[in-house]
Amino acid sequence: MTSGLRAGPLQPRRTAGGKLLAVLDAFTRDRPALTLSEIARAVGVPLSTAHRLVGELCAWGGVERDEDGRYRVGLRVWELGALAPRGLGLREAALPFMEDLYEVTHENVQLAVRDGTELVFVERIAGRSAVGVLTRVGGRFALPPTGVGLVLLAHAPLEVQEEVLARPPVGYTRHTITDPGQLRRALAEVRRSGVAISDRQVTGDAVSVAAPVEVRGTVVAALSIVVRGNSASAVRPYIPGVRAAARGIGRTLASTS
Amino acid sequence: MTSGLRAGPLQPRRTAGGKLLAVLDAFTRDRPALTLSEIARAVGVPLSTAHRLVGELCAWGGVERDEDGRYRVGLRVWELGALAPRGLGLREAALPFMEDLYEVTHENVQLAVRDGTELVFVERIAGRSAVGVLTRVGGRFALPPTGVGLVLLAHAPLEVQEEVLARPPVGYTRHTITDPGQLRRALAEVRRSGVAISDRQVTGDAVSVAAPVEVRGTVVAALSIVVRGNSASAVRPYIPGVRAAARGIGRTLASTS
DNA sequence: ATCTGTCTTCCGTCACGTGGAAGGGGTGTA
DNA sequence: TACACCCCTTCCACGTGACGGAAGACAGAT
Repeated sequence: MTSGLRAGPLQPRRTAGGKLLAVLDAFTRDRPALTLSEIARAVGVPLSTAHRLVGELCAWGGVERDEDGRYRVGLRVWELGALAPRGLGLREAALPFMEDLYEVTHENVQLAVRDGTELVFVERIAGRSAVGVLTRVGGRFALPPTGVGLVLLAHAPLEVQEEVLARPPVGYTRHTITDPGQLRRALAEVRRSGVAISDRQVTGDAVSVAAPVEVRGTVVAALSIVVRGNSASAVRPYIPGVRAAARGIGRTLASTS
Repeated sequence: MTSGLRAGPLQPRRTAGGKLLAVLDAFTRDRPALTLSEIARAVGVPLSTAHRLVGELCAWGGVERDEDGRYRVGLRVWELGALAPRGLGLREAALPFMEDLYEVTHENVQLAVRDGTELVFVERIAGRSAVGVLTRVGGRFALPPTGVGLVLLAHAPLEVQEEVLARPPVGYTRHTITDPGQLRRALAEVRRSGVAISDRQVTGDAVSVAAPVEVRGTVVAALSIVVRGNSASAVRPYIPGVRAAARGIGRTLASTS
């Protein structure tokens, strides 16, 4: 109601609703295999209920039983996930460009999208000599400290930006920007220059540069290179390359959707 | 009850149960974007019901709305799918080996798992000069005619084999094996030799060779190379390579699980 | 033998999902 | 302007099917 009419309703219902979905939520990167009791505890329902819920998901293919009798996310979910335009579709469009970039730089190349006030890594090519990375494909992370996150946040709807700015960012290192005003200026600079540089904001020895992937004027993802270093100059040579690759991905997406 | 006691119950419930899952099932590779009315029609519920169901999934992240107002599979599903051991986990373990294989051969390299009486392609590296392939990552296909399918079927539980053999296989080309007896012999040969060769059984100009990926004695996936050709001899030089790569994947999986 | 942890099945109750009906927009045809 | 036909959205009384307590089976540990 605020301004645009493009966003239809159909988001209000914030109740979890189906407990089936809550069961799926019980599986996380840290706990990808659960027993029935663990699921029941995580979801907060009696065992008998969990038993039926898991039974349904099992029959559907959403969860599977491994050889130890524990439950894991099933192939059906992966298969459905492959239909997500921001998942596999994006990955397939981006991979060739990411490989080219890796070929030239032999550094970590990352692709991420925004989900709410967080980011999700969709693909990564990790150089063995490159700096160690914290997250994995499919993993989530905070927006502000990362290069990809700065790009995604800078081009996010204002309400999302305000929501992130309202909460004080976590300080991972002494270089992490935690002051809202400073972060606001950094975002403006990202919009102006078209790239974001994160200088040791996540780990003390890594710098990254990120560029937006645009489709018809909308930023749908961000591409970055992460290198070992202790100043923004470490990534400066890579700026044109990252920018060009991000543009290439955007063009590919625009032509295939 | 037939023989083993390892497989617990918890599969009987064959009713779809939650309609939420039916909504997700409405999305397919052919129709990855649907309007609310299309979903309602596909699921077989009135619009108002579909509206609520989609609303729940939307709030959860299972479906998203694209700029045209149509619904698509959401990032949350992709993210969950990344936890599926037979999805992304398998892919990550296999990709280096597949890349090596591609480096040497520059032919199509495919990785697939069995789901019931079908196979699902988990990853593919497609050579541009290579033969055109029908399916995509995340796609399903019948077991019998493909190389990967023969491997997966040959090592599947007997009941699955019988189920497949009971139905007459579709004849894609005049080389497709459709006689149950002949297929039975082919499967025995696959078990004996450790590889499967599919000679023009899917398309008239392609031959493939596949090898099983084993983890602790269980076949969890199959790896294959598809080349243009008109006889089994076209793939014979690749047999050792495919076999070695498949073994390597299995070893990697065994050490990381 | 007992206890503590798994998982499985059954069944009576009542919350909650269901879907009919009504309303609001947009676009195309007369 | 009026009508027709799509889309989508909201509301609410009804009755079905999900819920979870209780009881039992099984395995391993003390």
